[in-house]
Amino acid sequence: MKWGELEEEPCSMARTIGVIGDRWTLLILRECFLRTRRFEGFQSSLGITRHLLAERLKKLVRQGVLRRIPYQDSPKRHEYILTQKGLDLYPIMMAIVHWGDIHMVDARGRPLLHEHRKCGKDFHPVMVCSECGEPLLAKEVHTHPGPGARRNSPSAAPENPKAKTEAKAKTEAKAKTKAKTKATTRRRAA
Amino acid sequence: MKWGELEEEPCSMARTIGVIGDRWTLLILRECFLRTRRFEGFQSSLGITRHLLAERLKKLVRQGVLRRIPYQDSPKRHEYILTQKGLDLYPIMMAIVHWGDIHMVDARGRPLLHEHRKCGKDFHPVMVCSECGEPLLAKEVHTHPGPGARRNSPSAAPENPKAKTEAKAKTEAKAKTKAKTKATTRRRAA
DNA sequence: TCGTTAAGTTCCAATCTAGAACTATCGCGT
DNA sequence: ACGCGATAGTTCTAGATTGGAACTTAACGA
Repeated sequence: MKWGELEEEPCSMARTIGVIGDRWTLLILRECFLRTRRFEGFQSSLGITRHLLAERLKKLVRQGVLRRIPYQDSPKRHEYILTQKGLDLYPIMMAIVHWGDIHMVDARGRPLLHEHRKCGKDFHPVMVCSECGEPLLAKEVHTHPGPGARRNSPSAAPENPKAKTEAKAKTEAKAKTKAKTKATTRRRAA
Repeated sequence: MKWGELEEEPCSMARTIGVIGDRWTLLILRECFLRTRRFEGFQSSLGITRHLLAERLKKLVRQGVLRRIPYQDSPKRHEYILTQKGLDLYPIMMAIVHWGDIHMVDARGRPLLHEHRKCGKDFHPVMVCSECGEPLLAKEVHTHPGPGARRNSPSAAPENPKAKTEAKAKTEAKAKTKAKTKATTRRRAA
């Protein structure tokens, strides 16, 4: 699966991963939330190669997560700031930081604390249900298909995100060994 | 920065990214939360190459996110299940899915809905402050160094988990050599 | 004129990934 | 007994991605 395909998948998680699912992008976004805005700022604080940084920034701009705005004209210079779409990534960042705070700290404790301006206290993020306000537990959540779910036509299901290996079955001569009546799980959509 | 170094960083986010910060790992974890447990299950639903799948599973087991448990003895077979450490990744997964639901859906709507067993309703996850219960906004949060903040720097840079290029030292000696021939192609652009 | 800052580009070598084949074991059908 | 299929990997090669460092462009200040 290539990066491009990821965004076409009928899965919000896959699509999001297509946007932020690589280590440098995530780190760049961390810097954005720590108020870094300029190319050199990202480069020196992350130690990313200039080449990749330019690439990733371009991609984030293309995807509407960052906006590139000029801050001087003389030699055209720009800075990168989070759009609303980018700011909305905040819960993801906090969830990641929190997991690290719980499971990856050494004996000395957390590297960074977070203070909530509203209540003035150091906090940790808690994910709750929008309907009842209770903290979410994986086992208390049941998933079911929504309106955007994949409807695989009963007769024609050639482009399935799964079964990649079969789709490429054009190497007929060599693949024939396996190409027997491969009684795969052929199920029809209800 | 290599993958290994990431986990040494004095930043919970970098450390977490060292564990789950690549596209396949995230996708594998999605499958785990959707109750996939076996090698073939992951392979066929994700279309990941067997080679990478084996590698990633091994890494997740090493890091304590998954546990490898035998489910039959004849030809030794194992399945991979989430440990508590792995289950704790749930908020990250939900945050990622939610962002996708908001920003990456097509006209048909969300591919997957989530029902909270406790209250019986379809919900979306909300991240709140553990202290006051209010939803978290990026601008209402202030970060400050905690006990595990960067060790070596005596001058203790305030709020700065960065500055990791220290060893690189800007290519000091060579940086000056290049200044030689640059004035040759000098012309003004209207 | 030199040196510096800022934001990229370009180039080559080192890694990593995709895709397909191969290995190993056991249980089954004939 | 023999071959087949299912499961879980491992190996191999070619192509894609990354890392590292130099080079470019443009303007400013000493």
